[in-house]
Amino acid sequence: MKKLPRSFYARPALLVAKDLLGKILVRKIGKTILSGEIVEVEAYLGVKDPASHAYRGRTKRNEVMFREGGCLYVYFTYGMHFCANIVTGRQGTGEAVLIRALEPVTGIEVMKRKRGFPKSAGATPTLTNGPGKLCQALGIGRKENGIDLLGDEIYLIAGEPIPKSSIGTSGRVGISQGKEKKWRFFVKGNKWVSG
DNA sequence: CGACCGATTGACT
DNA sequence: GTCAATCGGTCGG
Repeated sequence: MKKLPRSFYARPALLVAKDLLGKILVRKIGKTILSGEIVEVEAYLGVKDPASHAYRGRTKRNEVMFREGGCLYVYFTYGMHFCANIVTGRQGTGEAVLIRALEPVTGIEVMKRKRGFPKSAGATPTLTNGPGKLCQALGIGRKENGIDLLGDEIYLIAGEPIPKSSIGTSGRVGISQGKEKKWRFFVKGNKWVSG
């Protein structure tokens, strides 16, 4: 399977967000390959969006968001969780798409171990149905901030296309400003989507 | 420098 | 349903 090209990411965040549904996120750790289908995302429109980390301009923390589309922005929040974003658009726009949920495809046993689940546990949605959970399951943390998605550590490949009629829309989760914007997108009926 | 709070989660009433 | 955990960024003094 071929990696998605730079041109896929170098578009407005709202377009990229919808197109990310159904794509496969691949995470390589040595010889171990973990992967999952993206089933839920949220768009953050950079300096124009009060809910975005980029709203107050470029800082040391959000520097990655202002790069060219196609890299990974990982941030630490609530003193214990990481969240992974895919940077989109052209350099300097500060746009990104938050990955909120994955349906595991390969490496489920390793994901369970990283999440601290017993080996006997089934493939329960709580494994990856939230932005902090999927980062823990895929071993994404500070070191992964700024990784280029055209490299070999973390990248995306095409999956089953999601028909437009199966894409649901809603307000974004967990924010206080910009609630009214319907910039969360998810695969309707998929059990791995967060509650 | 100190207070406040967050793109969350999991444990508990 | 409620709430604590836990820490770095941001803002006011």
